[in-house]
Amino acid sequence: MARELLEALDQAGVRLTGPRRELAALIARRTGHFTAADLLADAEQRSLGIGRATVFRLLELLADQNLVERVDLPDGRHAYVPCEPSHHHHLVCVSCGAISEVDDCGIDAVTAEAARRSGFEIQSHRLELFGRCPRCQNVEPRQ
Amino acid sequence: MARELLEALDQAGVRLTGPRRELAALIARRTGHFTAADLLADAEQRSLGIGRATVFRLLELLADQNLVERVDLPDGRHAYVPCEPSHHHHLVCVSCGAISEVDDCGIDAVTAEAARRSGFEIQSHRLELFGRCPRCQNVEPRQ
DNA sequence: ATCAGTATTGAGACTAAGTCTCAATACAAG
DNA sequence: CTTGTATTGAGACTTAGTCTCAATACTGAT
Ligand SMILES: [Zn+2]
Ligand SMILES: [Zn+2]
Ligand SMILES: [Zn+2]
Ligand SMILES: [Zn+2]
Repeated sequence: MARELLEALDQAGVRLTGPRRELAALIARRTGHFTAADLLADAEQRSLGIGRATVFRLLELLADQNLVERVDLPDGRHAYVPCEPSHHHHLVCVSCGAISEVDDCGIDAVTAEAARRSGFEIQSHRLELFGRCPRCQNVEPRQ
Repeated sequence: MARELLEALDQAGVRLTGPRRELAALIARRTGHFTAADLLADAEQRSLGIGRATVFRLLELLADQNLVERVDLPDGRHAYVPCEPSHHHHLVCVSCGAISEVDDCGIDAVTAEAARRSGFEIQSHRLELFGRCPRCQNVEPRQ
């Protein structure tokens, strides 16, 4: 999966540098969502000597490329999720952070209807669903 | 509108203090979304002597009461929107910040379907639509 | 109106998040 | 290899947001 990130970056015409390869590997071995601070901590724990700015810069690059998506957690934190470029919605487990992609089933109709009623010209939207994944439901059923 | 905020706070059993009345009035005269920093700037501009912590504390109170809703802007900033307690989705104009409420037309069906397919137990969701309001479209048609 | 008890307040220290600058480095193409 | 340029890390800096605590101001009871 790190491979895919790097290939996509290559396509985009950016240099495949050491820090970028290392960060791509760290992202690949993450499960679920992660924050910039998480990634930075990963890098520091391995003494990779990667600067804070580099982490933020790479995340911005990946987000521009739709290789990760920004997710705003219910508590207000900014997180990232590795993402198929064609999908834009996620189900986020609030217990373990697991992610499930959501198909566009019906969303576009909703936005179109909202545009019609309001007169707005809709440029983008953000849909995030929060809950508990099947595994976490089993661990602690009900609440 | 400030009146409504204060009444609702009263109902919730919190004290109706001077700073809270003043902030409610400032919120009432805002149009569209605003950030904590915006509100703080309003207060400072009028030399009300209201501390930063008080602003954040009131916004948290209002959000708990569903009197304002947190909105995460596309650029990552956290903003607030005065809000009918029963509605949870907003159309946000990226030019002027104007807000339009979105009915639940079809959203609930989408989330139910996503829950069924994924096995997640959905607790909450967040839908934000971004675009340009009719007025801003007229000012600068096309982009 | 007064009072007492407690929620709330502002100041300011503090932490975390994110940006910016700049000289040094490392990539990639020739 | 060499060369030109994108990228880098350090660290200063800016916001955003939280926390503590002594002082203050509500509120409900008297
Ligand atoms: Zn989408
Ligand atoms: Zn889970
Ligand atoms: Zn809703
Ligand atoms: Zn507008």
